[in-house]
Amino acid sequence: MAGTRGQSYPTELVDLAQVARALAHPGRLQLLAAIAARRSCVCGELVELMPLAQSTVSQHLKELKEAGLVRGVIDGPRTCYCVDAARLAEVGAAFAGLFGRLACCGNGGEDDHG
Amino acid sequence: MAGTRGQSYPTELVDLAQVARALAHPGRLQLLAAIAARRSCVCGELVELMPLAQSTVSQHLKELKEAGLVRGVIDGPRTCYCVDAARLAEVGAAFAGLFGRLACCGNGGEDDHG
DNA sequence: ATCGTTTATCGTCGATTTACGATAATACCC
DNA sequence: GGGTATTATCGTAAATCGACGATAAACGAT
Repeated sequence: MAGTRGQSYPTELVDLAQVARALAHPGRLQLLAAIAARRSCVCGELVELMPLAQSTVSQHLKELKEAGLVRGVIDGPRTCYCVDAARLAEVGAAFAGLFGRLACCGNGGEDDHG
Repeated sequence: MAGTRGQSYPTELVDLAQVARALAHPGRLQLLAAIAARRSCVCGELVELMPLAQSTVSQHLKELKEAGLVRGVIDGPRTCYCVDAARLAEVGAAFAGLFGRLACCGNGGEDDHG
């Protein structure tokens, strides 16, 4: 995954890329939005409103969890998912910082591409 | 890619996910940062500072270009890449909006759950 | 027209992702 | 313990990604 030439990437970029990868699927974005919209966030409900099989939804939830964006709390026989607000703010700040740095160096007024 | 159950995703989410996918690789992030850092951004220079083959860098640049994040301007025998500031601001706003919406609904102070 | 330089595309290969159904694990009820 | 409901994991197949070398395409110089 890191190329066969040796040489790795800065940790910051690797971390950011990993979060971006977790967001790089409309299903996961919708899942994330749905979890945020409702305070209660039982897996079954999420399965209902997604066009995916239960196992697939569970897989996506696992990825979101591994990225630290959501937390799964076991509640009886079911699992309640909620967004990790602190983490989300952190990630949001990281993205804002990235875009800020990128935009500040770029051209300012051009918007015409032939 | 859209599941075999029919039912697609909102355009906004698909678009955002696509951009996230373009950012979901440390090499592309580094490429993007390098292009933003210098006003001149000849492909050869980028190849020099990346631990990747020229063809691979070209491929990544193509993906960034297809995501609308950079533009390639042909300058004689070489190609000069620059960030698309307007697009970048737009995408940054979209991400900020996403994180804002996600965080506002989430829990406020909890951060310990075992 | 030919050569050298620079970049994009092609073809390929291994690894990863995405999706599914099937099955296992966990918790509740009787 | 047996039965039901809910969620996670396993196994698998198709598709995509990431990387490379090789080659084509565009341009400038001679």
